[in-house]
Amino acid sequence: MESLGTGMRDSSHWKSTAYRTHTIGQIIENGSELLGKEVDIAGYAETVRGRGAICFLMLRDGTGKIQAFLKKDNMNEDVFNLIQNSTRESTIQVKGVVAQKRPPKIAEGEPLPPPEYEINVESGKILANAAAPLPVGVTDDVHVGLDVRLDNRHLDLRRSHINAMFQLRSKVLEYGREHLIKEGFMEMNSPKIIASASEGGTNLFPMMYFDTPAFLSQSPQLYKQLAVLGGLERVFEIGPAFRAEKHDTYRHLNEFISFDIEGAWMDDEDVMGVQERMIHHIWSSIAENDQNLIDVINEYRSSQGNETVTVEVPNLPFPRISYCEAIEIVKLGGGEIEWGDDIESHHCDIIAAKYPGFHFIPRWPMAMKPFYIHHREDEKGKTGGQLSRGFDLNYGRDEMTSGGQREHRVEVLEQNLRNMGLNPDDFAFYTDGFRYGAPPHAGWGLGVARLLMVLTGAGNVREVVLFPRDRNRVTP
RNA sequence: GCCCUGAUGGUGUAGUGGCCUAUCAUGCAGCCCUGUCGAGGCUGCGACCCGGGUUCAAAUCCCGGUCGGGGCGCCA
Repeated sequence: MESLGTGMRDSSHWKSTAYRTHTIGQIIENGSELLGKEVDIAGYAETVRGRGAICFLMLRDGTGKIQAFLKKDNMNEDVFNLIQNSTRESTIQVKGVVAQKRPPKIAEGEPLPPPEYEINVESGKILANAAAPLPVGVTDDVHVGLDVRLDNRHLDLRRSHINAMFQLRSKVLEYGREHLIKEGFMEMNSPKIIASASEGGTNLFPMMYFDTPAFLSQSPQLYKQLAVLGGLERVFEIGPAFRAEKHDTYRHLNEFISFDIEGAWMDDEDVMGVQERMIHHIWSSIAENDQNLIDVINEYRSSQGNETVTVEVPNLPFPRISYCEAIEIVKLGGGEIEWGDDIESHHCDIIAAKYPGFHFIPRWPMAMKPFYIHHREDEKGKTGGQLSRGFDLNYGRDEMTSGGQREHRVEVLEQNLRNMGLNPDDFAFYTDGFRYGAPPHAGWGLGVARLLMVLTGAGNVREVVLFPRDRNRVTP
C-alpha cells in the first residue's frame, strides 16, 4: 500500500537489478531499517542544486523520489563535478549510505514533519545526459499545450499526474479483467487484418496483404460472435480497432482500444448487467486501492484552477432510459427530435441534465442498428417502427458503449443484410457460422479511453492514450 | 466534410498600425550564498509560422499556404 500519497508505484516486492540494490520507494518505506546501510540507486535527476562544495541531487525513479547529498570532501572530485554539472532529467546512478535527512526549517509552533531519508553519496555515475533545455518541463509550473506534450510524450509521461493517469488506465483494465474472469469470461484475440468490412457504416483503412487487398479491423464484433458460436460461451477481448473517419473531436481517435465481451444464452439485459457490475467493480476497486493516484491528478488540477475529480461509485442498477423515453425527454426539454432520429450530442445534453451519470439507452429502432442486432417482431415503437435489442451506455453526454443481443437466426440475418443494401454473399464467412446451430447471444464494446476520461476528468481522449492516432497525427 | 477561432524566445504568455532595440513567468548560462528542500540573490541568453500584398511605417491590416484549438456530423 502506498503510504506517501505520491502516486508512485508500490515496489515493496521488486527485486534488485543490475543497476540498483533498492528502488527509491523501498528506501522511503524502510528508511529506519536501512539507516547506515550502503545502497545503489538509479533515477532521473529532477533537480541538481548547489554550486560549490556541496550538492543536492533529487533523484526520481518510478517508485519515489529521494535526495542524494554530495560533499566534495567525501568523494572523487571529478565525479562530484560531473554530477553537479549534470542537466535536469539526466539518468544517474549513485552509491551511498542511507541517512536521516536534516529536518527543514519550520515556523515556530509548527509540528515537526515525520523523519525523511536521504543518501550520503560516496560515488556515482552519469548513465545518460539529458539535453537542455527540456521541450517539456517535468516539474515546471508552466502550462504546456497538448500538441507539444504529445510530440514529447516520453517527457510528458515523467510528469506525476500524467504518470498517474496511465497507472489508472492499467488498473481499470486489471479490475475489468478481474471481474469478467470471475463471471466466467475468457480472454480472446481476433485478427486485425481482415478481408472485408466487418460491420459496414464506417470507413476502413485499406492495406495490402501480400497481393490481396485487405483492411484494418474496425471491430472484433463478428469474430467474437464466431468464437461464441463455436462454443467458447463467454469471451472478452481488449484490443485495437481502426476507423478511417476524418472526425476531429475530443472523444474520437482513428485507433482506439475497444473492450469487448460476448456471451452465449444471453440477451441485451443480461449483458447490461455484466457491464454495470463490471463498472461498479472497477470504480469501487479504484476508490478502495488507488485514491493516491486520483490525489496526484487532483493536485495538478487544483494548481491549474480546475475542479477536482472524485471517484463516485455508481449505484446498481444503472438507470435504463429506453429510446422511446429518451425521445420524450428530449422533446420535453425543448429539443427538436422525432422518433427514428438519431440522438445527437446536443440531445444527450438534455438527457444528461436529468441523468448525469451512467445510464443505458436500450431498445433503439432496428433501422438505426447494424444488421447483426436482434429484434423481436412484437416489439414496436410508438409510431409502429420496429424496435431492436441494441443499447448504448452513456455517461452524461458521452457514449461509452454500444451493444445488444445479436441475431442468431441465419435467415433473419441475411434478410437484415439485404434490407441494409449489403450482399449476404460477402458475409458468408460470418453467416456460415450460424448454419449449424447458433445459441442466442449478446455483447458489447466499450471505449477504454472514454471510461478513463470519466475517471480522470480528462477533457480530451488524447490525454489518456499514450500515443494517440488522430487525423493529423501518426507520430510519435 | 461543415462552422468558428488561433499561431510571439525551449515552454506558457502580454501586445488591436508608430509608445516594440517586444512584456511577464518558467527555462538555460554564469556568479554569489547555502544542509538546501517550491531554496534565495545578482547578471546575462533566447521569439513575432511560411510566402505574397497594403502603408511613409506591419507582431498588429489583406490574400494564399502550413500547423493548432473549439463546435458539429459520425461513432467506442
